[in-house]
Amino acid sequence: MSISSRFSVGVHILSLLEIYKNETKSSEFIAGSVNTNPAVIRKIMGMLKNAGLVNVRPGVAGAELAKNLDEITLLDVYKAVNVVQENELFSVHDHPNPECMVGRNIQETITPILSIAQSALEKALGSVTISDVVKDIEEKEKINSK
Amino acid sequence: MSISSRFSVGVHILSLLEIYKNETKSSEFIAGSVNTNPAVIRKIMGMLKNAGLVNVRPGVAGAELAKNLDEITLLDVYKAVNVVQENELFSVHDHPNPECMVGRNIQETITPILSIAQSALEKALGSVTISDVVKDIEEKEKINSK
DNA sequence: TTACATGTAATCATTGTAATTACATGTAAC
DNA sequence: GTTACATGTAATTACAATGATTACATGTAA
Repeated sequence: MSISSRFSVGVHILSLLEIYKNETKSSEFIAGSVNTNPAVIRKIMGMLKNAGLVNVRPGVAGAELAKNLDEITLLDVYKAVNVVQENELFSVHDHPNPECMVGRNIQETITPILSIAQSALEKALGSVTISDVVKDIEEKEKINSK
Repeated sequence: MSISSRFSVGVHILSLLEIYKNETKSSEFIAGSVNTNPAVIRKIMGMLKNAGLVNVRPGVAGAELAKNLDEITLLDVYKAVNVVQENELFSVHDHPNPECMVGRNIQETITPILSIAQSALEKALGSVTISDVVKDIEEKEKINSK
């Protein structure tokens, strides 16, 4: 199992909107960079739009960030593209046997523990912004072009 | 997407081995508590055995914990049942366009960030032991039986 | 009205999960 | 050694999510 690449694609898109901010960025252009189908990009862009992270208009080529770079965290993207539901990163077996001491208590015991672990993950994502990502891309670009 | 319930089932099994330590615990008995098929239990038990967490013998009903309760963390179980591969909780789109500045740097930029997030999750799991889980089950049992 | 963009639904191949069945193998008691 | 019963494990199935693709309705500006 693995968290959908919609998330990493979402981060890619937002970074690209910033780095190519002076150019027209159609879904086809973005798809070329991500290396996927334009319809996939449009679907993800729709999610980012619903979350208030980007501005796109039907019929008009081009998209822009709807917020400042440093006001968008990876957690915002993660939530926007809907890769993991609230408190459902871990699936717990349902209908354990209520006639067994373990069966009738395991869910109630384990759920808060898993929830804490999921929060730790999300907190880590919340501490990184698209601004950080863009800066890192620019640094790597410098280093690699030498 | 969701992390396989093999993990929560694994925790269930280990807790059950402790709580019913004085009784014979066949895969069928355990399956009755978890509410699944005995073959599923045997498969997961095999993984727990490979990880050195339980002792089981072919042909002999019954299984036991192979370590002390407080020496088994949920992270051990999580790794044992193989629900998430090393550094692969997040999937990253592959083959982004190397002719694009974002495309040629995004993977190298994003991978360590995702790795840190995954580590935060795993660290949280590493701080809880089966002993903690068993104690919590016993407490909940007391409260609910009043 | 034309050219071209986004929005979105439907389809498809692929993959992972969990349940189930079946059977080979192992063990202990008799 | 044979019987009874357990674990080990492979094969099959139904189901759900992903990502790619196609198709087309809708929106916009020249």
